[in-house]
Amino acid sequence: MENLVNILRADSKAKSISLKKGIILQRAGDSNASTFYVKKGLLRSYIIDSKGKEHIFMFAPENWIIADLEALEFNEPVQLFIDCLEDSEVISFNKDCLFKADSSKEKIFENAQLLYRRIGKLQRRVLMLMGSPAIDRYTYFMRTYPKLSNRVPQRMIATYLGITPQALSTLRGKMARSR
Amino acid sequence: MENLVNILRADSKAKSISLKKGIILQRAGDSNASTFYVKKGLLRSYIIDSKGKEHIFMFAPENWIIADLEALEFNEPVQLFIDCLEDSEVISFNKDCLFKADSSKEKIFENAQLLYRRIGKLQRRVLMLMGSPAIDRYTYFMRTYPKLSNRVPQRMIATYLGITPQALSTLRGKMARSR
DNA sequence: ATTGTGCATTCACCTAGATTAACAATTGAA
DNA sequence: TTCAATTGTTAATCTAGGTGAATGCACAAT
Repeated sequence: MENLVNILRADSKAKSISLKKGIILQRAGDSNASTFYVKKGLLRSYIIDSKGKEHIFMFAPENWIIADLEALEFNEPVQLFIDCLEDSEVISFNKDCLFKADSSKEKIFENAQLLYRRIGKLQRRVLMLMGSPAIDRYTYFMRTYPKLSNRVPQRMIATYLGITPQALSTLRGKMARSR
Repeated sequence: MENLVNILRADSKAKSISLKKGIILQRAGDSNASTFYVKKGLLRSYIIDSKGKEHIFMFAPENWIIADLEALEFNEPVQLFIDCLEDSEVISFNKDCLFKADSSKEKIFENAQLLYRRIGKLQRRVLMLMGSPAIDRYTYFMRTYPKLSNRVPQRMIATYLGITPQALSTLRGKMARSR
């Protein structure tokens, strides 16, 4: 992953920024969708649906890339909000810099690997949302992202899982009682 | 997309196969996960959950690539079934051939583009599953894949959307009546 | 200390969609 | 042509999770 940082540093268009917790980097409807690489801290992306409810699409801790890929790729209006859950340091850059003409083949391959991994994770996400009850999604999340669960309030874990904070609370209650 | 076909043809490991409707190319639990490029016909990938219910992850008509990316990428056991919904002609290949050392930069970039697009589509899928009621997911599906809806039985559209065939049927009934 | 604000928990409802089952309509193989 | 199997429809329940509201807690700001 180090080499990605180097790529980003070498990119003249990439600029590092320090951000306070709570700062909103991108709002639904913005015309200029950006991509962010998180050096330190924690970002998240989310939508607000037609009923005003928040749904977290992903968390981005250190070394993750976060963006509204759909908006970038299909030139659609931005629909994802992106904000800071902790004081963070991020690099804002153009998505194409992962595959710059002057980067070596090895680096390109490594970056392609990153895309594959993300697709793999998204695949799992879709399958979980379709096929598993809330409790399974929760235990999977806790197993897969144990560090995240300490840094993120429960209500956000809930909206990441696709349920309400109340539902997660009662779920946790049941789990605790039955053990 | 033509160039992808050429890449596949040039790859010595890639082999073209003709398949009858109903053939199952890959089952959950198989050790050797493959990637398939669809030249003609229609494939799908799906899971069978703990209660024996089918959930379709994606359809792959002409020119699409279909695979259990999670299994390939993280060396996990295959969890996706892949089968033929129509008589098909497919090329089975190794995923790495999208980024072969001897392919030109332009081709690599184009292939990277394919990955971005897929991530964009998956993003939308997740957001729909989390944030939209079944009826919105259905109308979005019909708008986005109008040709597919003629080639695929309704019960499969339902399990792609994450609802039961009955639910989709009543949904369609309501929509027809209210118009 | 005191007020406020955000977070988690609990409870009493309500609703979208699942489940089960019965019944066409369509397809397809013998 | 006929019989069986696969699809789609409708309707009667059931349930996981949503909604809304009340309570208690932690902590930050004054």
